[in-house]
Amino acid sequence: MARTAGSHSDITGPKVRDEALRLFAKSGYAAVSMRQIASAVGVQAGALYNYTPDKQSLLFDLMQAHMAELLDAVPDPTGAACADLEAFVRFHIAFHHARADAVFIAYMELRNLEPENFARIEAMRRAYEDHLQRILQRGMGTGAFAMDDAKVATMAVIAMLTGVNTWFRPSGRLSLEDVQDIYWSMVRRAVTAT
Amino acid sequence: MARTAGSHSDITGPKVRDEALRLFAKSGYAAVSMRQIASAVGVQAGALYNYTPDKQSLLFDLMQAHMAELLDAVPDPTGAACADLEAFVRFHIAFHHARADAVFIAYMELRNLEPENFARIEAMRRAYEDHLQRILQRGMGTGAFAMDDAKVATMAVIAMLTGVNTWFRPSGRLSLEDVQDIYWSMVRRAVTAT
DNA sequence: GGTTGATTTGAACGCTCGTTCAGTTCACCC
DNA sequence: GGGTGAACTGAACGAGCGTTCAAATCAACC
Repeated sequence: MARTAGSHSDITGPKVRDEALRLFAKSGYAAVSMRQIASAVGVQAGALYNYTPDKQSLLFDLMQAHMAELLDAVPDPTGAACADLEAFVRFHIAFHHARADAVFIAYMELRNLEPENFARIEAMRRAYEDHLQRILQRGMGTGAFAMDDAKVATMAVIAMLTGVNTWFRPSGRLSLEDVQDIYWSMVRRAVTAT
Repeated sequence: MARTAGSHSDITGPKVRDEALRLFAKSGYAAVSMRQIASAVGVQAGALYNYTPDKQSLLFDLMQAHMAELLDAVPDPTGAACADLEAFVRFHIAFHHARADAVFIAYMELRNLEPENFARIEAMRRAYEDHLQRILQRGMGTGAFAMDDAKVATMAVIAMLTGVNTWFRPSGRLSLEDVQDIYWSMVRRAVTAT
């Protein structure tokens, strides 16, 4: 029988994923026990197995959901390379800040995935990188951008933008919008013909 | 009595650290057991405790040694901001490539350190960041560089450069020197007045 | 309010963990 | 070649691990 409105799992299911995400991000997948997750949710460890077949699937589901949301949310290119790049930079910073825990997990716990799960997540990451790479290549075609190597520039820009998560805190000196402005300024100069 | 030339530990001591570094980088600190390390070294687990008081100290010693070598190896600034920045970029890429395992551990396993050990490693990382920040600030003073924010630019450049480790393989299309050239070109444009 | 089926408990399974230590082995010195 | 102390083994400790499952509990329906 399908779940009934008002049944336990309507609340417990998402809570399991939320608490697992939080704990995995804080302490690492290998260091978090099913009993810890259960305790955070407010159930016994056995109850978790109504929501995931095992611990590994719980990790993979979190990573896959995150990557799917990322690919879904990235703005579609308009064709104007410079505007598209700016939109990408601002989107990447904002999205990754809003999902800091999931971002952290999605490239910190890759090595804890079984090979086929690893390959699935890596393919999604590559799809995201390709998105930026196409923007850069289009800009090179029109002369708006000038780079030695579009693929390297793609990796450089993504690493630079993702790095914001390691230091930025909304309570600090700069707002998220300040940070978006500053990074866009640097990215623009790094890829623009001089 | 001090160690005698030719005694067991002359070879086993470094081997413990080497294998621990390799295994921690591959699978993560929490996922590697003392028995796995011992097996890689070729001894029983109990023998490891001749070389480290416990597993946590083994991790901390590896991280601290890496950070100390990094701070020791970073080139001294000459005062010419642009040349100093280029030297820093090339050094960072080469050093981090040569010690990929240690680099990976030193900022992936921070959360597995006890608070006071964490603070010691963080302080060393901050000292390294300050090194770059001083170069950028000096360049801003002379007008060689133009940035919105020297601290943000510092974090952006370091993240961008460290990201090389996630994709670069010497067997690939580009040599390490190619990569140094490309990244220096992007960094220079990102921080230079237009 | 009794039935039904989803949900959860609580105990248990076999296993591995970090660490300890008495006893053994080893390389060296006199 | 016997003595010495460092190095190592092998077994053991208590604890916690992921996972399972019969029994208990719960919410919804007739």
